[in-house]
Amino acid sequence: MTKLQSHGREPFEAVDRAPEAQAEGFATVRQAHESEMAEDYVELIAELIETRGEARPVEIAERLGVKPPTVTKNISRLKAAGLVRREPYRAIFLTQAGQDLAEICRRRHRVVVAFLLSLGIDEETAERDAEGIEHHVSQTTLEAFESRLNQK
Amino acid sequence: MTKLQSHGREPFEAVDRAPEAQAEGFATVRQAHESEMAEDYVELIAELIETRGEARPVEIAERLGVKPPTVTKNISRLKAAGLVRREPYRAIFLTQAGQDLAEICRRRHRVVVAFLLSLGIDEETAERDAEGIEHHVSQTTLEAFESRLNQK
DNA sequence: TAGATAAATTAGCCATGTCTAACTTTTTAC
DNA sequence: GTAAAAAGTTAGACATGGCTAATTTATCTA
Repeated sequence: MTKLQSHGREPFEAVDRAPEAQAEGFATVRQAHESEMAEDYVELIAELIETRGEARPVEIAERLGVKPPTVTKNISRLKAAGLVRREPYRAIFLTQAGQDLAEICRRRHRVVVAFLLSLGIDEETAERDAEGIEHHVSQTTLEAFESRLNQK
Repeated sequence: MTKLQSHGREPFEAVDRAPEAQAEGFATVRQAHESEMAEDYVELIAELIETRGEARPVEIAERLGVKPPTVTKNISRLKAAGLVRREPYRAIFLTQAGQDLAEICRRRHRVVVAFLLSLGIDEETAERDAEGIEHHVSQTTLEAFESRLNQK
């Protein structure tokens, strides 16, 4: 395994932060979690519209690995949030706000994946990790990823 | 495959994956979310024991940016999960399992922070982003981070 | 076009993790 | 040693995002 194990000395220093700064960090993570659902959905909806011509709940459910009723419920949340437009039993469309959000998410996703690939990580792992990581990457970090990619 | 932005060209390719692989990725993210609470708590408890001699709910609440009742509830969940040992109104201790988990999490956290710092990201951002990212970094990716750090 | 199949929705359940308000226990300070 | 303050808990509410079972709507096909 790695030298991250329990023997040996610590390779990296622990940073100690002010309690408020730490609390703010955790708050940021909690906020990120709240937007994850929306981001994953609009990203996927945009992808489906592009590759399939339309986005249907059954397909969304399959891609996200959830059951159709979960999709129905979440889509109505997205509708309430003004991100999608849709009539019952019909395909799902993105509003302008939804398209804008999807755009941002897809770009961010690709940058994260490309960055991980540039570290020599295999495609499957890069995709899986990116799925989780992308929601927690600040603009600053995203730019750092990009500039490393560009300078290569 | 897809060109995404209205202006300019796309710097990175979109990877298209099998629906099942994609679903598995999202499932992995959901699972990670389920362990996040536990990881954040044991990590923080270990830190407090080390720097303060003991871990008290009031301090945990302050660091996490949540209210004391939330801590009480979550601590009893951790107790049920066998990660902490504790009597009501007393300080909190980690079981061996809790210590082991804390160890893994703290090391992972430090590697992620160090990695972000190595990209030129400022400390505050590195810490904040790491808080979210660390829970979604696979062993493979963690090793890639480390090897980049070591080769520098 | 009618019946069968597939897709979508509704209703109702559950766990997680947050909160406030009220209460209990412990600690501190006089 | 007791009263006040601080810490911790309990009770009960709420939003999120999963689920199953049952129903309704749409689509396909014979």
